[in-house]
Amino acid sequence: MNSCSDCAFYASVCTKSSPTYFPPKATIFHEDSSLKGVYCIKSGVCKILKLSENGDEQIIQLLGKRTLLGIRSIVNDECTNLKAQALTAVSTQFVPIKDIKRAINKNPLFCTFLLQNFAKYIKDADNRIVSMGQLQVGERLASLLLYLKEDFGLNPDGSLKIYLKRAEMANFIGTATESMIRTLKRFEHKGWIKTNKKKIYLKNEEALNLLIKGYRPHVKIA
Amino acid sequence: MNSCSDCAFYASVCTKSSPTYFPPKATIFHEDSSLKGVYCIKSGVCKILKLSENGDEQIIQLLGKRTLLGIRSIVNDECTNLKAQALTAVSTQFVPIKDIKRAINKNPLFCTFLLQNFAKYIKDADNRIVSMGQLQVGERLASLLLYLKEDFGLNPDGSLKIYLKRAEMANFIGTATESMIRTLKRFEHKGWIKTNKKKIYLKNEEALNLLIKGYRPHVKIA
DNA sequence: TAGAAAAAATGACAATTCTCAACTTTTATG
DNA sequence: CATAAAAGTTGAGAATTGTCATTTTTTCTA
Repeated sequence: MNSCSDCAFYASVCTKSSPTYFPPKATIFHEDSSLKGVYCIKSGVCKILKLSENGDEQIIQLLGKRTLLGIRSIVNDECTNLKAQALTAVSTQFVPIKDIKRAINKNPLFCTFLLQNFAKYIKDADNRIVSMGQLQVGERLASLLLYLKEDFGLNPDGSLKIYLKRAEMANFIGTATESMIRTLKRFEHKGWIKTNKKKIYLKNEEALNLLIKGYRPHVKIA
Repeated sequence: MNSCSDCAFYASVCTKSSPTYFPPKATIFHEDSSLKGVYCIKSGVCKILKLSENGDEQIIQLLGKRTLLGIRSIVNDECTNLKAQALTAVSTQFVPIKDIKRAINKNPLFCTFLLQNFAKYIKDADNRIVSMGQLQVGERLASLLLYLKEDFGLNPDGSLKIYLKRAEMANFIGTATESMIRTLKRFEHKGWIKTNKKKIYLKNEEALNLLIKGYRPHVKIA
């Protein structure tokens, strides 16, 4: 959940932890799990999601390396409220609760570090709420594409490094898979992106940004 | 942003702070403000929101007493990313940055307290994202109504204690005011709520809960 | 308490998004 | 490589939600 950078955390906690590996699609933890510790992601990407009654998922976040998975529930002495699942192969260090708690109580640097990461997460989540509440599907998709580039980078050929299924992109922006696909096609017809099999290339980021900034045909320009 | 309960915070920080009062509709801080401290709410309720380009607002949260306003931006040494505005008369204690920072660095109890409150906020925000992504207007409105009762209580006559304009309710659940009103009327026709001027009475919470739980006509029941 | 301003409500229509069913392409596996 | 399974795509029609104009009700203020 929180990027750990090169802080006291690595020195004081992570090195004592034990490596744990998850293959693609593996569940790291379910909703309502009572965790025995947190997982610090060393490499790979996973998705954090919630399943609704009818079985489809809302993806809350995509998390990559130097992230602490499960820290929220540990801090609050609660069960997890979300499911964590590997998108790629994910290697982690497992840090038992007692080590985390000791670090929180004894290591002010770690505490500050955690606070800052929680605060960053909160900012992102707030923006996400705004996006879901105010933007239409196209605008949310544009946001997602730019976010994927920003946070996970590009392959040497210029395509997005992280691969999400169409259904997963739809689950992230909160729409039906078909609507997502049609919107993606619309972007492609406008020349803003290019797709090829599993690859997506951003060809006109400026246009994507303009879309998000809230231009709506019905808004009168003074 | 974070409820302070009766923790070390009150003893060590709040008593040294200075009282500040905001009348209804007053802006406590704008987006992109560089705060000189945080406001601890003693009484009253305010809304946290973001304005979009075309001027309409997305309400992120409603915050009541024992909440620290602005703590996220202070922790991250950033400007605020949201606007805070009084809904009712709001009285606060203003705590300067240096006192907050000292408390974070010197007072492990305060630090833990803040962590727990951030963690709680994150859980709420994550749920909000799910709600915005997966639920329809009616379901989101039902959520809001139950949340208003849960968090802000009822008047002696049984009506919701907190009053939001129709437009504010719409801005909270991320829909047009007219859609919100029509949905509210639908609830009233079904007998789930009763409205009278500014008052709203919940008459059938079970029905509202059932709606949220995801029952959709098109979902086949096995 | 009258009049103005603000908020709430309504109708008609348009735009967006969802659903379902079918079909095509891609990927995985023996 | 052949086949099955999974993922992606498309079309048509329905449902939901948004927009705009107008009217009604409530609140505020002189």
